Amino acid sequence: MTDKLRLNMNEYLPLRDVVFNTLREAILKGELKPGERLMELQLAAKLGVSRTPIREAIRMLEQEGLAVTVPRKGAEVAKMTEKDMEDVLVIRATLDELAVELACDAITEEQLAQLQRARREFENRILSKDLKKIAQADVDFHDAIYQATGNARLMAMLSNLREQMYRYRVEYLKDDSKYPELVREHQAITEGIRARDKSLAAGLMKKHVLNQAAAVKSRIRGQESR
Amino acid sequence: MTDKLRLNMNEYLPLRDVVFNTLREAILKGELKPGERLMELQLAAKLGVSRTPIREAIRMLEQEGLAVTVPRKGAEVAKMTEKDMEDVLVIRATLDELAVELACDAITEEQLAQLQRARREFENRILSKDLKKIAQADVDFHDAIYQATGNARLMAMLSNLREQMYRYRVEYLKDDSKYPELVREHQAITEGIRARDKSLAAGLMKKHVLNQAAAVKSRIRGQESR
DNA sequence: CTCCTGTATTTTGTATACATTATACATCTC
DNA sequence: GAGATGTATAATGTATACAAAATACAGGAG
Repeated sequence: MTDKLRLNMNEYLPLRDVVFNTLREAILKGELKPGERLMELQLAAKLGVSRTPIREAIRMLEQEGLAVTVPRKGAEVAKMTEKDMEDVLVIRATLDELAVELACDAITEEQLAQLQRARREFENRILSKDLKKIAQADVDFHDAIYQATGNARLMAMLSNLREQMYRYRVEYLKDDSKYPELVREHQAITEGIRARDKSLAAGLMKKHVLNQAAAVKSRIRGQESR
Repeated sequence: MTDKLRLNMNEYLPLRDVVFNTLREAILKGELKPGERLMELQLAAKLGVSRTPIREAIRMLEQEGLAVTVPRKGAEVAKMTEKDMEDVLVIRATLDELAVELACDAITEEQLAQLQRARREFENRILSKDLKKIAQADVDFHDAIYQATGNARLMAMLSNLREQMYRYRVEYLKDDSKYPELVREHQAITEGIRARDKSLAAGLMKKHVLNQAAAVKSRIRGQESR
């Protein structure tokens, strides 16, 4: 019998996970807007499943910080105040800094190559004017760094923090006057990691994250006044 | 009509939350051991509820990192490897450091008084030899600092990180030869915050957290070899 | 018109039923 | 006896049913 005949169990996902991913995507893409109610029956009907997996998905979104539920009233897409975003940004800046430091110590040649690829890809995508693609390339760049830390928990936490900002961040990327600066920052950070200069690279990353603060927060103000 | 006649809605909690808290406590206290299976029917019978709230509670525990589920096999209490703990400790050290820095900037006189109270309470509890109480006093001390940051997200994240270590940390506190050092560290940190000396206080806190590393990790080794 | 109240409707909370998959174990074959 | 196979049992996955609360709104009192 041939050895390489294995059932790909990755294909099976419980409905709750499918629902979770679907709702998560919808929230991040902005299809489900902050404050919008997540009604079980309606979602169940729309997605063609029963309420059970919907409810479980909502519990998961809740713990991820993407939904908020009030007992007996139901869940809604989490809103972020400017203060929330500020709090998240401070944490993210600190953890991103940590990630860079760890990456300086632990990055392998292969991972460094991956990081360079991601950086170049970002530079290319910028020309495309396709926001989603640009955002994804940016995500990939940062992920390459997270990956290099070798710290799975840190990766998970940073992904989650990024997720919470994503909705507002995409808007921020609409302003293409920032692109040259972003590219420069990515280059500097990459170079710092390559040289394994912790304090330089970490400082650059912190600045890179905090640079977004003003722009992203102003996005929130826009939402609040709606 | 009298103004102060309001129904205390805090009394109502959906069963899922009651179940969640119950299981969470049981895991942290060590009544449910790492690797132990969380079977829905069994838990439902034991707690006298149906499977639905149990399932939702499990989804929440999962996102908190206290449980792991394999599709179609079920959930079990999350195990921690030594590497996991190391990863968590690095993150916690960094965020605790951040918390102290923020606290130095933002702490009020009242909060400072609370911190001092918590510190003294810890010193008293140590004499009691009651591990749970000592651990709680330690939690309160750190919470006083988190509170002073004014950053709700950071508070939540640090609580979660602490939660994940708690099971092993309690064991660590059994070794009372460490108490004098703990007391000294708490005093130094408190004093640093009072003087609003960021770099001093933050450095002390980082050291305070990392000091536990070796002891807590050895606890894990003990568990793994079981 | 305004406020209150009662009722219908919607929505969540919880339990249960049914379907499917995993597991344990006895049985059979060689 | 070792390994394969079938079957019973138990667990999870999903849907549905029923209860209880929140909400919207119509109708009536003042």
